[in-house]
Amino acid sequence: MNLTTRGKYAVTASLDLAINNNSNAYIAISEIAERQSIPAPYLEQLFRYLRKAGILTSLRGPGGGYRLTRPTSEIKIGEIISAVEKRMDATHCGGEGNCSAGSKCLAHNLWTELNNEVDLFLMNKSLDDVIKSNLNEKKQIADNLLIATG
Amino acid sequence: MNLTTRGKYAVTASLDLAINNNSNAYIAISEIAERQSIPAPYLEQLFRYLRKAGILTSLRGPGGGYRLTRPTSEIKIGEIISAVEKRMDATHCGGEGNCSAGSKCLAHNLWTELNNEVDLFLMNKSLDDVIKSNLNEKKQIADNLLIATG
DNA sequence: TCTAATCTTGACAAGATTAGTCAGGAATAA
DNA sequence: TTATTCCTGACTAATCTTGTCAAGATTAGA
Repeated sequence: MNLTTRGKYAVTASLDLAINNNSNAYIAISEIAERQSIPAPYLEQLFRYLRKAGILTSLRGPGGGYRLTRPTSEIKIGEIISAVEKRMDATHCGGEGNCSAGSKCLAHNLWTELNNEVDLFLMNKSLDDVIKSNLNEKKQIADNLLIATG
Repeated sequence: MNLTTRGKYAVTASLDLAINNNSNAYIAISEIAERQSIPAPYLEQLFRYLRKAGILTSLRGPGGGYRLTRPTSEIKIGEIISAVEKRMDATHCGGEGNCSAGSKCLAHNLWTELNNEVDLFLMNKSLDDVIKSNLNEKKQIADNLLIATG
């Protein structure tokens, strides 16, 4: 199983795109990179994969940049991660069950279960879900401040 | 987040110990290594950590080897993994929330949630659970064969 | 048409991590 | 006393991750 900066940067950048997507405008990589403290050339590399995966679409030239292809509620975190991350697989064998001398290792089913658990979580979570849950958190903090200050 | 061969070998070897633990005897590393196709000197290295974590106990000399310190139902998979794996943490900041220019990155809460999900799964799963679920699977396959052959 | 802005692509490099090896030492059962 | 087994630290090779870089293609706008 693997979740590296690749996946993390990709998700963060997608969230940035989702939040700053006013009137469907294109947003330049440099802008996102600066806002999210991600090395721009690295992010460029990652966006290739997101484009190939049909998550982003791009426009070159002045005023160009990137844009999400679908509504934020239809783009799942799991999609984004698997677009940039080699494999998000806890088994050693890619699920083939040949992990120990040609047959299943003792822990094979365990890793498969774990895979399912993680997949389910990431595939049921959309960009929109994450944004809304962040907003809710902020709102609660604000509410608490109001209560505290009377 | 990280789950490498270290964690996988450690869990597999622990399962091997659990299964082949007849009358509380000590089992030699070489035996486990061969049975589970794990390089013996590598497994030796991993067993150091499991011993330090209080999961295994050892005896040197002829007839020596390793043994689990507790009943298999009391040893959790999560324990084993965190004993040998650096960190099983999806956030970039060790949970401190300073992942983007000193404050929480847009995805921080998401990774924290994912962490909790995985922890819950691994900490609620004992060696015994895994063994029983493997046995159940075998039993079902056998049953199906019986039905198929009449 | 020209220019500047932006994506596009492929290749490369440094660093970190993982996986695995090795040699020598210490303890213990027989 | 000896063979067996754990114990420890150091080392190496391979792989992966994290970037960097340069040159090119496309496009909006002057």
